Amino acid sequence: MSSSHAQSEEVFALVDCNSFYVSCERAFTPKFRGKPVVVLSNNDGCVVSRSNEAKALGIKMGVPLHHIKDLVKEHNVYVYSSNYTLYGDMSARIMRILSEFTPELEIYSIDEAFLDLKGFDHNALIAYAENIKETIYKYTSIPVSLGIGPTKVLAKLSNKVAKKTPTGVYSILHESDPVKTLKEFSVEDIWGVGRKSAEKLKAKGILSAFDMINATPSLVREMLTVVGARIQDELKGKSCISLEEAPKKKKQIVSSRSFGDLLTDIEPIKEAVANHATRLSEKLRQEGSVCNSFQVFLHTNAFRNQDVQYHGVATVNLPFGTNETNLLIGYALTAVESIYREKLNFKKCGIIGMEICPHDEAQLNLFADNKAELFRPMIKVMDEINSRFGTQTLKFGSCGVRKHWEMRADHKSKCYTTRFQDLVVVN
DNA sequence: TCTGGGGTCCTAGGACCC
DNA sequence: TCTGGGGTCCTAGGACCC
Repeated sequence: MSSSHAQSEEVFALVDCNSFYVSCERAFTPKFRGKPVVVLSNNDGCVVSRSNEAKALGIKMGVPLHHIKDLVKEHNVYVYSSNYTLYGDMSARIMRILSEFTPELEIYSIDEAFLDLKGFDHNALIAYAENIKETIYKYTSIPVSLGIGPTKVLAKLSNKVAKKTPTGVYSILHESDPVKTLKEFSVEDIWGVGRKSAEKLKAKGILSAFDMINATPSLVREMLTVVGARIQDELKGKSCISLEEAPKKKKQIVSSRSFGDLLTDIEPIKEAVANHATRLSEKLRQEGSVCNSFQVFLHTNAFRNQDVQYHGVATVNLPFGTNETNLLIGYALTAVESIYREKLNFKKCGIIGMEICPHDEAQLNLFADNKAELFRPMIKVMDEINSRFGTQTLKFGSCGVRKHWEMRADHKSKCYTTRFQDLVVVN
């Protein structure tokens, strides 16, 4: 693999969309450009994306909406619920543009991609990066920043500098004084160093990225395991985290959500579980996979000190791999009954599909009647109807109608790019 | 008063086997 | 010089990411 090459030849770029969710909303409501805008998490709980104007007002990442109610009112901050249909489609457009600049592309998250720019003319790299940035803005109205470095960790760090640079591009490879840059970053700014690891490092006097480079390797390894050792090498310019071009096969698929309000009775909880089982089965079918086991969990709100706390988990080993909605709902409802406890205030439930494998490689079970085959044609018809007339047009009765448990989304924008009836009208 | 959802990787410890 | 040792598998929990 790449180990046969000199490590110094590696060049990575990290492309990161600026305030991605906010930028997606603004792309379709230009009147909010230059204004404070925030996007909320699921359930309209807390702030997950902020425009620069919102940041300037002191609105912090992750703050609950009601904490900033006065600020929102006073400064006319525009508030959106999350619209993942819109963000997912905008993301796909950006990734498609990037893939025209280089096929060696790793889609790292909804708003980030690593590019392998090894072999590009060193002197032309910065101009190339600026061209990428301008092209994306021209076609999508989404502003991005590019950070360039000899390793992914350093490209990530460079991107943080790029975010504060007028051109939106920065390369530590082209920096005349990289030590100065490295000293400006605290250890928790490093990709892969979280709160806990930062505490341990700081206790040993390792405060900046530069300090971490110069720390004793055995000490770093002892404190942060092999993960930390790898990060230290990457900081030194030795590439050990490679580009993952093919998306990895999912090992587990989760569908979970907090309830809009606390729940105590089992009936609405069972409805929520049935909906999660439905969602899991849909995700499995999209991947062409089945799961051979799953877990159902149900827990109380850990933030409520006055409540009795409980975290129930039930694991179900299926007699055969399946992605059939009705079968998964059936097993999931039995499982939730086994972990339900009376008189508690429940906050969240969910289902985790495990032992996932492609549908055509599913293990057959000699001793169990494989009922999955029987239901396949019915499920196929349901998928077709739901795809044509909208999700949830056809669903199982156990999923309920009134949805006492459903999350809040009071400020959602339209699906401008994926629904004909939501297309923007030009006067 | 309320604080999201969906993932991966690593380690430690127990069970079990030969 | 020696108290059995070495290996796998599974699970729970921690940490981190966006």
